[in-house]
Amino acid sequence: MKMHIEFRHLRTIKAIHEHGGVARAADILNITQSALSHQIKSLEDQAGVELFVRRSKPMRLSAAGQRLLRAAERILPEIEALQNEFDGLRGGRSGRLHIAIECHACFEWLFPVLEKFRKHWPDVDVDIRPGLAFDALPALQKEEVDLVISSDPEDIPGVEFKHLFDYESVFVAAQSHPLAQKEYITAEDFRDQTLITYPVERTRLDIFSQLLIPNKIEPALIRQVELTAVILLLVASNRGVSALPDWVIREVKYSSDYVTRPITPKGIHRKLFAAARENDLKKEFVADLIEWAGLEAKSLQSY
Amino acid sequence: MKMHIEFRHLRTIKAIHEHGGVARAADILNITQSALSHQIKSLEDQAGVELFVRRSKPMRLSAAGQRLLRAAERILPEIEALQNEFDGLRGGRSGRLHIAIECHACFEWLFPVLEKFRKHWPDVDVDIRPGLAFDALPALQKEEVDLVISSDPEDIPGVEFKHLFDYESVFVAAQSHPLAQKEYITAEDFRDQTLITYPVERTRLDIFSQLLIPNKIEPALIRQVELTAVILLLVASNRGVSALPDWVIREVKYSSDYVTRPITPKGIHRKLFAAARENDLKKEFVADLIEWAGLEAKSLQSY
DNA sequence: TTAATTTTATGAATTTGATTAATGAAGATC
DNA sequence: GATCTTCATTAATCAAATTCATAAAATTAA
Repeated sequence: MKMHIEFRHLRTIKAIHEHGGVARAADILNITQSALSHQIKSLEDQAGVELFVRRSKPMRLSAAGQRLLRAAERILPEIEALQNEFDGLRGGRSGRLHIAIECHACFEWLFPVLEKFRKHWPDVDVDIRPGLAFDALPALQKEEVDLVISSDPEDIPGVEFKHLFDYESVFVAAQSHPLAQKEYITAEDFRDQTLITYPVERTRLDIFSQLLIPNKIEPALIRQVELTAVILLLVASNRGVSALPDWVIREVKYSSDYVTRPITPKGIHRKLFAAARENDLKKEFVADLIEWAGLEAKSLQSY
Repeated sequence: MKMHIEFRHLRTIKAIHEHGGVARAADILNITQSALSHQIKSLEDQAGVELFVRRSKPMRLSAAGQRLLRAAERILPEIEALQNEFDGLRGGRSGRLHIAIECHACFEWLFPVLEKFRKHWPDVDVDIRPGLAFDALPALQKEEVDLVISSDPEDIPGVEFKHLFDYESVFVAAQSHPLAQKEYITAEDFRDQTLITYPVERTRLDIFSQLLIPNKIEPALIRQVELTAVILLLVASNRGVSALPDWVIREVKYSSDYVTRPITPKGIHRKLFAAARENDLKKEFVADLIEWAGLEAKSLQSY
């Protein structure tokens, strides 16, 4: 014979204990005294143990009953929290917003945005999942993530791409670097250079996807570095050159240590999008994040 | 509209996730696929949120569903543990054994017994509650406590007193103490002495209840000390005399630092009992503890 | 592509089991 | 001892979870 506990039982035990007696508990729970009596009896039958001491009249918890009470006091708050969370979810106050970013440099403007977001939407579970390991868009469809930052919009049913902002991929080198003399940089210029990039697949880097791969040029050496600040450090000390989005460049643009040049005469101009499920786009907090992302990036670019 | 979650729902969510799909989950849970479908629908209606993504066929958890799953994985083990504990309780393998001791010196033989007990009955929740603050026997009736160690059996319905062992309350003093010359000690002898006792009510000390109170004698000074070892230390350095049960003085009995003497020509002889509810006496672990308590004390006395 | 198979949804019938109402018994309280 | 509480019990009622039968949608195989 197996014991079949339900939340109702836990609530009953708790109420009887707190209000001292079945009758009062019944009042509180908006239920008949008889119902509680039945409930207890069935529980005791199943457990094979007396849950209450009936020697004196307002009946008290037995040892076994006290054990049950302790369990109730651990478990009940859990579902209560759960229910609150779902209430918030329905009210659009809480939710999940796991973001996959395909572009590594996006951390730069995303972090400040998330700071602001967390303050305004404390009940939303935000997280960044560096989209290195998996294909972000299928994950978006499967609801494994909720927002994808990407430069390459695709036509996927149920998924919408919102334009965030335009940017330019810019060449950076030290002031003293030979290429600093040129008005603009071409694919050929990279052939004998050390190129410093983020440690991600080539196809995710504009300099490769937009220039070097189409022109079938291979740099002399590629050095992969995680942090933007470190990339800039290496560039300044002439250990290589790099190509970075303009919102990253802002801090070095007017520094005499660096020169920045367009790549190709026209420059590499690209757009950044936020992809989300159509359903989620109705949610206020998702709209907020997208709006703030656009603003933050533009403000970084406007130096 | 309020959400009404039950354990059943949590189990369903967990099963669907683990076995990938409603159909398999239904098999596992020994329930119809239809039942699960209805269950989910009702949950989703109440929550006002889709718990699953139905774009592809073996359906997967949505963001909200994953939140529910996490809750399930925290809550379900709790009741499972609870049910196991109640199984053990019915099987007599687990239970609670909170012991109230009225006699302070009983720690001496109780600790080693509890050590042994914990090894044999790992699932029983044993505890000692120093019975200083409350009346132990009413607490026993109310199931606030499960075993009472006492020298004074009373006739209480539903409570049985099991004889543990006999002991003698013995006078202890330093070898050099004047009273060491006497064959036996009388009430009068305490009139000008410093008496060292445990820090409990007088009525709980044999020397008072059996000798000093009946003879209306007050010692010159009473000094209260918690630890038996400290009492003996003070006695040895002639800072006072004491009266202790024989199982405590075993270690000093043959030491040349101390003398031990009977109190009154016949000595103060008492019995110790374990009081428990009649119901609990049927339990094997309770019987074991009582048996071992008797053996341990007798072995301490047999030096 | 069609056909076959698997997977989920739905509506109505059924069964389960929780709740109630009415009443009785056993303490507690005055 | 009379009265007031508190809890247990029975049978009747009511709600809700499950089942059965079947349809719809998607996946896989042919």
